[in-house]
Amino acid sequence: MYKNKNCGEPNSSHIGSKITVAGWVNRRRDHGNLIFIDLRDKTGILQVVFNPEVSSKAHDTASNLRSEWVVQITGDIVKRISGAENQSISTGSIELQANEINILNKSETPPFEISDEIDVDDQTRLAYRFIDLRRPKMQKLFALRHKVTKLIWNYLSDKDFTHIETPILLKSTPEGARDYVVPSRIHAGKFYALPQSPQQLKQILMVSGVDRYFQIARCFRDEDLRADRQPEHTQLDLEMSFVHQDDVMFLVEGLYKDITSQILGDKYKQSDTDFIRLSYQDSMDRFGTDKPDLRFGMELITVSEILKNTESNVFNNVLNQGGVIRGIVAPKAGNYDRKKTDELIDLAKSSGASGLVYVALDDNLDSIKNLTDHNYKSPLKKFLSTSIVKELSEKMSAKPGDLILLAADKENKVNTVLSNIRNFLGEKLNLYDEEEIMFAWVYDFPLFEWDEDMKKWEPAHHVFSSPKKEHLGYLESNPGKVHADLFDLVCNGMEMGSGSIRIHDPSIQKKVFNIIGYKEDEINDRFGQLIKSFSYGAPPHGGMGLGLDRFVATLAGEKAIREVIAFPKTQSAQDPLFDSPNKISDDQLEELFISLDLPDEPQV
RNA sequence: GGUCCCGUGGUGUAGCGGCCUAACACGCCUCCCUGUCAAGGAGGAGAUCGGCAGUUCGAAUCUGCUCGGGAUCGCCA
Repeated sequence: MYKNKNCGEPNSSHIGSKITVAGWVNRRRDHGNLIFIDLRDKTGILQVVFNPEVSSKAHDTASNLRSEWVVQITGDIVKRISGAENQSISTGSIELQANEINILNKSETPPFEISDEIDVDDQTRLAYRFIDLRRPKMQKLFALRHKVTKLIWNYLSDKDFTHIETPILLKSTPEGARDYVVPSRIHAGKFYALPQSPQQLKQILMVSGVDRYFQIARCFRDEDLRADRQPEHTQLDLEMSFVHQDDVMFLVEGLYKDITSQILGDKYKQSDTDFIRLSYQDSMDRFGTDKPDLRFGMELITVSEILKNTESNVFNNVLNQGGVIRGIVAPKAGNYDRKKTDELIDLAKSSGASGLVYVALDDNLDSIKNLTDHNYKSPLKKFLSTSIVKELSEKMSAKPGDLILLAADKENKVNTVLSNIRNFLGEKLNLYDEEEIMFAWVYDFPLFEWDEDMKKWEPAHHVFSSPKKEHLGYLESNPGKVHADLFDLVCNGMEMGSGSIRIHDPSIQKKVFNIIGYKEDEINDRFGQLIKSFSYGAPPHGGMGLGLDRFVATLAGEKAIREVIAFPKTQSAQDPLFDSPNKISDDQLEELFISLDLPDEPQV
């Protein structure tokens, strides 16, 4: 070993001992005769002093050191002179008095400082990810990620789960997302596809009698990126045999509580209570989304009844066409100026609304009961009499000084718009503690959704979820009424994972495929292997897929999962460090029987 | 595919028609300095303002296109 101690370890109990450390020069403070080096490794920072009276040779070497050089230093741990202690580092009471220094490697001046404070452009960070990852913050994030996966392994192992790896080179089973594909050399013109998730494989493993499977699995989807989406993401994939919905939920709830409390300790307030459970319908009614942020209230209220007799075309047209008017109350936002209300309206429009109506309630009012014409503002004021506003306020529990926001449109649009506004305002108005973690279950999803454009039924989640027994009768007569044993884990307004009890009866599985409109040969091509396995004794089973990147990012208080992925891609799915994707040689193409047919290069 | 924000020395920002021969902080280089820890002091190097085209007497600054980054809608079983 080049070292017998890590930089962050020595403390006053080591005073007098001789140690050897190795690491990176974080900073040099050269006083001419006395040189201080902050030596950094993943455990922390150690101050090293070079005194010419101790070793003039080491001192000479030290005077040439630069940032990020890699050095090995031997010396004595000594107590710092009084008054020179540094509380901000773990080794602040002592320092290493260097006798000997050995330069292991020099370094170019790095493109940016290795520091937690600085805010560097993402592309530069990724192009120099090896330096970016040296930052203590990044080291902590990856230590956290490791800890989470270790807790997963421990917890699930204790519950008799077996970790099984499934192939990355598989087959295209187009179910929604675009596949990443890999050409086959041995089979001309054929392609593997990278799995969007190990869904079919884990179900087949249940047929194989594995009973309880999990995998920290890479999943690939060739879709556009977001802060919380990468082309390859990691999923905690698990599946259990002979279980009902509650069994899976109970297990995952235990796991997530365990991890969250071990990571966050007392900061995790939900550890002693059950996760909130909301039916899909309830969630849509109250929050307009199937992934509500439950750290704050501000629920959606339907007010169509109150507004059905106004003279306003905005409202009447919508109501006549079967739409609804729903609203939310932004507490203490009644003083919003034009700029701020415009911002809300823009947000509503970008969410697909034709507009957003606000009613601002005056602050200088003791009670809504005494509301007069002077006490509220609204662009639709001439249609909103005092009595209507009073009634609205009462129905919506709005108080003086609040801002009522109303959206009128088809129900699903109203829900989308208001839930986006709700999330926006929740953050803007500081309605919750940003560090809080609030898990919830949303369950009882419909199995199918009607796709208006394609005029056909689509699987609301995925095609393998089991219809509820009591709804089996609707399967052919009224697919929209069929609910499934399907459940999502949500946290702070994000979907953390999705699970279901699966269909294990090949005949029901085929019915479901038929409703979605898959043809027989298509079914055989995509799902033949699964259906075949089902005909050899499939146990009832169910499981979940849970986004690991999102979970770790949430625990760390990060919004972008790039922060918890060692080598992520940019929004255009490129890696600036490796410069991938990239061309391959003509020889490689030839071997794969591939000839390119590229769009014309734009004329320069 | 759409919308929005951003692109100025190595890094982060300022400048937003002529005061710009581009400013500031950090970093970098040289020298001085025995207790600093965002060390200090003195001096110095380094960007033609993402690219292209246009408007203008004059463009970092205005316009268009384009490239790149980010956010988001679509998309993501």
